Amino acid sequence: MAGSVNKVILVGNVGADPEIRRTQDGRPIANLRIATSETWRDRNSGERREKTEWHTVVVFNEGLCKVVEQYVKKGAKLYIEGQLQTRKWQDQQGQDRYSTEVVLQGFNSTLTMLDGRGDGGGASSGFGGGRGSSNNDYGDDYGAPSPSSAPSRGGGGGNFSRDLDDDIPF
Amino acid sequence: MAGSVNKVILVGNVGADPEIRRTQDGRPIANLRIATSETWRDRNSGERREKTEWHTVVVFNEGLCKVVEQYVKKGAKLYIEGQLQTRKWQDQQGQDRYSTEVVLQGFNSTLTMLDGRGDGGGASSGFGGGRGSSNNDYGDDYGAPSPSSAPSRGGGGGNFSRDLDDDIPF
Amino acid sequence: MAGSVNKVILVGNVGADPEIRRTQDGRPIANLRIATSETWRDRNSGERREKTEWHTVVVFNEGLCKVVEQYVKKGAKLYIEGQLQTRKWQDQQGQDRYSTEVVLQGFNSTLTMLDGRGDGGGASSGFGGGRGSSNNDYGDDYGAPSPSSAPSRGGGGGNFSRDLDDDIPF
Amino acid sequence: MAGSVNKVILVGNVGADPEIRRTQDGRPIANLRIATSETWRDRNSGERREKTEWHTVVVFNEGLCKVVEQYVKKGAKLYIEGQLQTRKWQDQQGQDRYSTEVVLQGFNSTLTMLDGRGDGGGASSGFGGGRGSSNNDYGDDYGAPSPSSAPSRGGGGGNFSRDLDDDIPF
DNA sequence: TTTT
DNA sequence: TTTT
Repeated sequence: MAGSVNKVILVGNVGADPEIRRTQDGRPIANLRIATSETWRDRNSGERREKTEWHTVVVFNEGLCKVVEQYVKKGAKLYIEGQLQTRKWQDQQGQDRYSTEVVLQGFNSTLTMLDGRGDGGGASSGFGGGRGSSNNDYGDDYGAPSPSSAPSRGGGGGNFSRDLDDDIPF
Repeated sequence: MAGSVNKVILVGNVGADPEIRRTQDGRPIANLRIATSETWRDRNSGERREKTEWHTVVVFNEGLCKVVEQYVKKGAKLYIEGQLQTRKWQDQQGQDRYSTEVVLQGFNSTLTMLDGRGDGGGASSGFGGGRGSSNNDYGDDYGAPSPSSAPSRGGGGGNFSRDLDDDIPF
Repeated sequence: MAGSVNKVILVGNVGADPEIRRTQDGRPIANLRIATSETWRDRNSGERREKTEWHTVVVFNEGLCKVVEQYVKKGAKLYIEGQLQTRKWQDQQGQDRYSTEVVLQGFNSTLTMLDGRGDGGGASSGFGGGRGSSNNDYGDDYGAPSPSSAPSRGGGGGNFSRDLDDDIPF
Repeated sequence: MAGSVNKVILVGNVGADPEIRRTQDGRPIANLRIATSETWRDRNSGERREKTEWHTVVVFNEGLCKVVEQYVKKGAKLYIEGQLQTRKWQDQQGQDRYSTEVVLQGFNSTLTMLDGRGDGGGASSGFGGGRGSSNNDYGDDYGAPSPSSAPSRGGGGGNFSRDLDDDIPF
């Protein structure tokens, strides 16, 4: 379809240490549960109320998986940018079931750590100090950034020397 | 939880004419199915491939429901901004099931028509010509902000008393 | 124009304590400077580089101004959702100048504190514990949230009992 | 800075045919002017008002530049995702001036055509028929990911060949 | 079930 | 002028 957009932005806290699985061919897949919540004041009772929403986040992007593996722990606050994806599966009775997940895969996904937690052990040094990560963090160049008055910010994402495998699963 | 964000942005096409239900107390709820898709070229075969994702969108916002009711038809292209929400329900076997929907409710939701289609009957004239709608557009009047239980949300842009010259700057 | 969207999303740190001004008719306007930055590794030298971008944020939304006034301090990390706006003005030579700002005004703006800082003095207790604020945080009701299978999610925007004054001053 | 986000999302119409320049080393840079507008009803007079905002968009991303060059014409409706960037320059009097632009550069930028306009001449056939473009669409081949300085970024959606079972029934 |  |  021409011109469509499918984007999810979450800022929330990770409910448990992430699970990292691997595909047969060795690529990592990270699973996260992220909570967002809203609070409001009940008009009648005047009391404060809160509603928490849990999101399943699946990270196929290999670079972001590494970040998750190394830095993301239970309780970490994350900024996530991904896509909605509904997956069909069969339960034990053979009935069709559907699960909707926030998928981080490909160029337009981001995962950024918003607090210091989960960075324990100085591990984050690999990412330049405290920074959990961001998609734009794995390897670029800016050999000769725009020489003009134009903002260089460079190749933005530039030249990935690794193999991109941010492919869609099922 | 402090500081969370739950946001979904979709640009896609409506798969069928929307359904409008009403709660016991008369508030409308609109249901939409929206398709987004991605295309890419297969690395091996070189052939073009496409994957379509279907999203269930539920509109609780009363103003946006009116817009949906009047202007949104099968095939319309929409910009949607809402929140992810997973709802639990029981199937006929009494088993727990979950459905994840994009919910438009409250101040931070938007629905904007991106094409002229679905505006049949000149209905859109009520929206200032060609414009299907926008959240900040159904707002009727801010002299007497909603005293009822209905989300006023209004405000949107409010009442500009100053002089504006929005000419093309530099 | 039919169907347009103008949205800015920032997560960054406040560079200095906010300034709060007031219009003649007493409405508050808050000014913030927010820094975002990107880091990358230079392809040639292999060294880490960083680029910081400074954003001027102007808060017209009265509720959000209160939040800024009470909780936002230099160094605070914020999530901001607003709109781009370019303002024309004359310098001392009478020449036209333009300034582009991120404006928080009206229903579709958000400001959320992402860290505990700036919440000093237990001030944040008014916001339900640790939470700096969010737009959806000032007072709604949902007396009898949707009784059906439909997600109530309530809160969202609901019924503002206060007077909305999210208008554009300057 | 750890964990920052700088994102602009625009849906609007192109005010004039884009200008394409080239850097000394031959890389293209496209400049676009995009209009967004809001309409509202004046609280006092009850009359409809409209405010148009003009945005300067600079496309450094090479793939997106090609799309702009080939498909984007005056009047086209676009979805744009980029970053805010303020550039300093000197006017003829040697005074510092600043211009804020929406920059499309790097992995997290997107440009999608939302209408058929600008696709004249069947040019769009190269993009799979009618589709103006999308960031994840100009990338053609991922068997031989870009060896050059050009952002491969590609990947986006990439090549689905593997079998995955990501069953996360939650 | 949309759209191209 | 922030932050890491």
